[in-house]
Amino acid sequence: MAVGTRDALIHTAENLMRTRGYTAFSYADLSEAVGIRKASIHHHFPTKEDLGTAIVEEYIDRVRTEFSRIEAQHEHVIGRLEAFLHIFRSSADGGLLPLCGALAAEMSALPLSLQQLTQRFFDMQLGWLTRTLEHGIKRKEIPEGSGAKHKAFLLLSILEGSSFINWATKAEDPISPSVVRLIVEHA
Amino acid sequence: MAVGTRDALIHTAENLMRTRGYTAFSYADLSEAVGIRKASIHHHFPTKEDLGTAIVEEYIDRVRTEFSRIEAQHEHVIGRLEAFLHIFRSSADGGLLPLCGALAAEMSALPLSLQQLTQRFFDMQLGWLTRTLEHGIKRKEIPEGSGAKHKAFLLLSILEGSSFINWATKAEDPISPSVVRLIVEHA
DNA sequence: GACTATCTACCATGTGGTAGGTAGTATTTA
DNA sequence: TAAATACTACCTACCACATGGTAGATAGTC
Repeated sequence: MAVGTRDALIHTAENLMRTRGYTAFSYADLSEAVGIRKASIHHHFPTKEDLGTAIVEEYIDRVRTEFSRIEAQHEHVIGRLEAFLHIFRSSADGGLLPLCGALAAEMSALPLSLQQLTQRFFDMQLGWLTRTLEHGIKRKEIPEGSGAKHKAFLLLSILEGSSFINWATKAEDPISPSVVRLIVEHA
Repeated sequence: MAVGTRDALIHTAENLMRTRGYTAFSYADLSEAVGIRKASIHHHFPTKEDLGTAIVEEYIDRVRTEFSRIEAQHEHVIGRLEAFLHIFRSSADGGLLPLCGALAAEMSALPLSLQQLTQRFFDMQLGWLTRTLEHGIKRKEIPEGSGAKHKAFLLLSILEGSSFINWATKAEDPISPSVVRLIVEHA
């Protein structure tokens, strides 16, 4: 199946990236995991960089879609942020690191295009969080406090950081909605 | 210089690990950076795993020493935690990731001994934070709130997460003491 | 004479990537 | 409609190079 193989490659490679990292997974690993020969992977993704960028681009698209969905389904800031928390958490559920976090860790060993995508990904998430918080501040749903941008930074920090700690210590200590509320209302 | 070389190797390799990751730096890179032949590195650290564990062990020692110093110099919880914040921040100042975070990212591609050290490192930091907070709760310096363990988890999450975000977005948005106080007093 | 720190010269293996072939499926053309 | 053509997805068999690691020599130091 044509499209199926490509999807399987992206999906499997994404998992590898989010457990081992970009450098530490090879076409050989991927070949074995998907059940296709190494050379056939090159047919779909001529270089590893192509594969890497495809993974991140697809992921960014997915997140963008989620953002739209959240905005459509939730009117209030807190609801939107809790929905974001939810998708962030469930994405890490299968014992996976956040994709952008995993990439960030080996940033300066990545090809330029992937470095740029990683940065773009972070900027996009921070941007959405900031805009969402600003919206809430303007509507007086939440206090301004230290500002939308700073709150966004804190929220994403907690989510990324907790993922890493849980992953490394094999704990399951998800961030709760009350933490989100603490930051949003008191930071 | 005998001891100097070993130290230079550990120091340079630590920097490489905290920018590229363990897998993505090679003995060749290290050789070039230190100005010594590849084979000579093997004289000091027979295997890469030896080098990796030496780096982490030395780092853990350093942190342990810092913890003692903090306890000696600061009587109150808030002071101790702010001192911790300070060393964490200054360690990330030169555009470096937290060592344990960088390792965590490629955890399942690491040799077992390094996986265990990484986990031990996190446990140690969480342990110290938890004990410090418990101490403060017993002395009524801070409220119990969601508990010492949970506060410790949040604090370390914020520190780790913010390091990654700053590193990836090339921003300089350090966590302020007021954030520590927010968590400690209101979480 | 043993030990330490370094070197040159290797080696086996794994890496991303290429060349070229085969079978099946569309697409064009006589 | 039938034959020729092109395209897709996969394959086997390579290649150059980088990887971590070893053998063995040399020179200086305890």
